[in-house]
Amino acid sequence: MAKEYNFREIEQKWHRLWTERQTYKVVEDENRRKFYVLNMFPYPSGAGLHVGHPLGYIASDIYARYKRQQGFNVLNPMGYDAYGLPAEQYAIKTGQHPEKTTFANIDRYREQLDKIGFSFDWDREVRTCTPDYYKWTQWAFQKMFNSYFDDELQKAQPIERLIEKFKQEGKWPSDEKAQSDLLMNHRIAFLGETMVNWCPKLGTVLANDEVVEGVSVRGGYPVEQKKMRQWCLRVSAYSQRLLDGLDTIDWSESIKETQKNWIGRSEGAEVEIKTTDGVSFTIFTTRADTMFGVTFFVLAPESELVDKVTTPEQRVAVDDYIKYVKSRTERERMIDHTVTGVFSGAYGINPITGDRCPIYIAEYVLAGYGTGAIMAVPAHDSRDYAFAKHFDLPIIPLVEGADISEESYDAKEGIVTNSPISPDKSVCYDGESLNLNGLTIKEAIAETKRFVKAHNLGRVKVNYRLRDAIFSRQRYWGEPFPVYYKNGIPTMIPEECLPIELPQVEKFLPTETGEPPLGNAQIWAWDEANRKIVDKKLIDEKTVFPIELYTMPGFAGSSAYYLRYMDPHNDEALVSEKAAAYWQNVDLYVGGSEHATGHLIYSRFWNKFLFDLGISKKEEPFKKLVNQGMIQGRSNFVYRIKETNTFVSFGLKDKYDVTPIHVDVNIVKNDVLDLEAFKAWSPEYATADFVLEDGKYICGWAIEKMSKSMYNVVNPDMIVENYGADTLRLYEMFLGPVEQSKPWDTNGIDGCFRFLKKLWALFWDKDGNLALTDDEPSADSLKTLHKLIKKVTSDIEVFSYNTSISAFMVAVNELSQQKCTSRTILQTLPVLIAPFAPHIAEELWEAMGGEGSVCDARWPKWEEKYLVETSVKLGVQFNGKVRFDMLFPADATPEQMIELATSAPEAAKYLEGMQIVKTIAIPKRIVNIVVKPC
RNA sequence: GCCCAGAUGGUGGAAUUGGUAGACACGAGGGACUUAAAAUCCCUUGGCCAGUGAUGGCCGUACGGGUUCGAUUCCCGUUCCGGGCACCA
Repeated sequence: MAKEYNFREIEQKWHRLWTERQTYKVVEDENRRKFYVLNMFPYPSGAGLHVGHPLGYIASDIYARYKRQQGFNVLNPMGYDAYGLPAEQYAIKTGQHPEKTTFANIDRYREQLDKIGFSFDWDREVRTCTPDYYKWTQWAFQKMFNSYFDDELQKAQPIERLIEKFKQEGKWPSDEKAQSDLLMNHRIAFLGETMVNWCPKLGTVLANDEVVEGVSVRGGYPVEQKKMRQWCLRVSAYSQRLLDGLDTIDWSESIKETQKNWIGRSEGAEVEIKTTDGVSFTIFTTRADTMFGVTFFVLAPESELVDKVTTPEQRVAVDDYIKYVKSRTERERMIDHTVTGVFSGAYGINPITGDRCPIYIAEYVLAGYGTGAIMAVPAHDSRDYAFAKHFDLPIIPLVEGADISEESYDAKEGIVTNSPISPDKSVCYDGESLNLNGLTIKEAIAETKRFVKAHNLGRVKVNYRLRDAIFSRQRYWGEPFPVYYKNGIPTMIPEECLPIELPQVEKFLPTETGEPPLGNAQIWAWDEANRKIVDKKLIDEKTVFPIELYTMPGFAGSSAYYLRYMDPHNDEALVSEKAAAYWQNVDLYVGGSEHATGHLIYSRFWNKFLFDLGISKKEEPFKKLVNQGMIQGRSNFVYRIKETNTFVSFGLKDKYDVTPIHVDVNIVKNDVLDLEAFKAWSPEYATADFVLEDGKYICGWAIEKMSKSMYNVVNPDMIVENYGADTLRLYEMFLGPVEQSKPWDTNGIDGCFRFLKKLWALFWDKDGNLALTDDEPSADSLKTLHKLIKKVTSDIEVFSYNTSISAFMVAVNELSQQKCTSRTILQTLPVLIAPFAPHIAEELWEAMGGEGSVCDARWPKWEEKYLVETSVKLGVQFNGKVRFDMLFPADATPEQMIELATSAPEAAKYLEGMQIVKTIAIPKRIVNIVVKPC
C-alpha cells in the first residue's frame, strides 16, 4: 500500500507540536534584522469567520514565513478590535453583557484561526477592550489633550509652551474658565462645539467616514447635522503631513488617491471684500485669475456674516430663506441641487475692479469650507453659472474663445482676456493696476496672487477638506474618557490613575434624561483628593466631581495597536524604548481598502502625533500596504415551477414558468444539487419532485455578496474538514491575485488537493517507505528545481502567489515524469512549499530527517548554471509573420543569428526574388527579416 | 461632473513589461483500470476552414483608429463594469 496523504492526522500533529515547541514565539534579537508583518485585526462578530476573512491572513502568513526562512526575525501578531456597536446592539437586544458575547466570539475566532495554521505569536495578542490595553488609548488621549500643533514647526508641542507664549504676549487670561476656553482652541484633543453627524436612531454622533450619502454606514439610518459639544481630534492640523507622507510609502496608487481626495488640498487666495455699508468679509478662491469676472458674492446660509450684511428691507426674505434651509436634511441638500438663494440687500466692492456686486445667500455655498463666502464668476464656474441664469445676473467671459452661451467654461486652460475690459476698469494701488490679458490661466492665477499679496488685499492660502475627527460617542461599549468636570472645566484624571475602567451598568440604552449609557453607572464620580472613582451620590463639586459620560469611538483602540504588539505586556509604557527602536514600524500591512478614509487616516495621524512625542520611531506607521480584495459569494439557485413543489434543472428552466430560489451552496457540488441533502435541508422540500437533465439536477448561479440570507456563505472549517488547511491555504491563493476581488467558488479546490497528493506521492514508494535515493540528480531535475526556486522567489516578493502555485504544479508534474528520487532535489521541496502549506512541509521535512522545524530551514537560492540552455529555439519571421523555427547556439550574437537565419535552407523560399530591407534579432526570442520584392 | 483602476476561452486566471496569446487549474468530452462506484492515470478542449493523417491556413485579448518589422502590452477616441470624491469655489 502506498502511503496515504492523511491531512487530518498531519495537521493535528503539527498544531500540537507548534504549540508545545513554541515554534512561533518571537523575541527581539539585535543580531538579526527585523521584519514586521501585520494584518488589520478583526472585529469578532457573532457570525464567525467565512472563507473571505482568512484571505489576507494567509497572504501575509506566506510572506512572514518566507521572510523568516530568509533569516529575518519576523513579528507576525494577531489580536482583536473588540469595542464597537454590533456587540452593544446585541447586548441591548439580549440583555447579555457585551463583554460576554465579545469574549465568546473571540474564542470562536481563535478556534477557527488555529485550524488554518498561521504563524502568529499568540503571546502578543491584544484586545482593545481589556483595561491593560485601553490604558494606553486613554493615555494617548491625555497626551493629545496636553499638546497643541505648532504651525511653524509643523509638529505637536506640549501645551505648557503655548501657555508660556500667551503669557509673554500678555494674552493669558486670569480667569480659569477663560484659560480653559482659550487652550481648547489649540489642544490636539479638544472639546468643541461643532456641527456633528447626529444619528438619532443609533443615539450617537458619527465621524465623517462613518456616514455615506447622508446615512450611517452601520445600519443605514438617517443622519442629521446638529451643533453639539463633543470631543474632537485636531486631525486637520496634520493635513499637510498626511499628504506629504503619502509620497514616502509603498501603497497602491488608488488608496493614495483616495486619501488625497479625502484630505482635499486646494491652493488659492483669500481676498478681503468690503461692503458698501462698511462690513468686511473674506472670500476664498482657487481661481484668482477670474477676479475680473465677478458679478456677485455668495454667503453660506449658516455663516455669521449673514446677519451682519442683511439690510432691513431684505430681513424678512432672508429669514424665510434661512428657515427653509434649516428645514432641509443633509440628505436632501446633497441629492437635490435645485438653485435656491436670496438677495441680502447688501453690495460688496470688488477690490480689483472697484465694481459694486450684490451679495446673495445660497445653500450651494458651504459654511464649513474656506471662509463660507465666495466670489461668483458665472462665466467660469458651473454652479455660479446656474445661479446667475436663475437670478438673471450678468456673465462676463474672461477666456479667449470660450463659448458661454449654454454653459460655463470651467477648464483651467486658455488665454485670459477682458481682464480688464478697459484700462480704467482696474483699480490702481500704489501706482500699479492689475492686467492679465494675454496670460495663460495658470500665469494669471500666479500674477493675481502676487498682486493681492503685494497690495495687502488678501493672502495666499491653502485649504484642506479634511475635518477634525469627532472623538466621542454616546455609547456604552467603548473606552471611557479619563476626564472629569471640575466646575464645568474638563480636567484630566492623573496619568498614574489610569486605566479608568469601564463601569458596570444595568442598561445599555441611554438614560431617560437623554444622557449616554454611562449615565446609568452608579459608581462614576471622581474623588480628587483620594484619587479614586466613587459613588455619584458623593458629588459635591468641591472634591468629588462627575466623570465624562461619553466613550471613545471604534477607531480609538485601533489607531496604535501595531505599537502595542511590539511590547504587549508592558505596564510602564505603551511600548518600551527598546522594543520601539527594534521593531520601528510595520513593513507589510495587509487589509481591506474599505479602511482608506477611516482607520488608515486615523492611524497615520495618531502615529504622527506619537512620533512628535518620540514614542513612535517612524513618521509613517505602515511602510507597505497590500489591499486584499473582497471575496464575494457565488450563490446557487434551484428553479421551482410556480405553484408546485417541482424543481426543474437549469438547462430546462426556460420551458416552464419558474421562480428562482437560493439554495445552500454547501449541498451543491460543481453546480450539481445533492437531491437527498436538498430534501433534508428544509421540511418544505421533503416531498419535492425534480425534472432532471442527464440524470442530474444542475443549479444556476450568480455572484453576490457573501451573506447568510443568500445561503452562499462558505465556512473555512468545512473546507479544512474535507480537504485540510494546506489545501485551503493554497486554494485561497490560487483563486487569483491577492489584491483582486473575486467570487469564492469551491468548485476548483480539487485541483489544489490533487496537487498536494501528487507532491506527497513523490516522496513514497509503493510500500509506503521513503523513496529517496542518494543518486546524482539528473540535469532535467536540477533544471526543474532551480526554475521553480527562481519563479517562486520572485513571485513571493510581488505577492503573485497564484503563479507561484502554478509553478509548483508544473514542477511536481515534471519531477514525477522524470521519476526523480534524488534526495538533493526532493529535500528542497518542503522548504519551498513551507510558506504555502506548512503542515505537509513539516511532515515531509521530519520524515526526511530535516533538522528542527521547516519554518527555520533556509530559503534556497537558485543557480543560473542549471538554467542555461546550450541552444535556443528561435522563431524566424519575415515581415512580422513567424515562418519557421530554428536552433541557435545560446551564445550567438544578434549578428550571427541574422547570418544563420538568412542562410538557412528554410529561408531560401522566402528570400527568392526579394530584397532584405531590415533585419532585427531579439536575443532569445525572434529573428525578424523584413523583405520586399526586388 | 472630476479622479483612479480594469475588460483576455464555458469558468478562475497566465504572458519574461513591446517578441510564438491562452501557462496553471476548474469544467466539459473521450479512453484505461474496476463487477460497480470512489480514487488514479492518459488523450482532446479559443473560433472557423481544409486534409484519412502527421499537419496546414484564416480570424481572435471590449470596440474603432494610430505608432512599430512586430501591440494583450505604448498613444488617441468610444462603450461597458468596479472604486474614490462630489454644490469643496
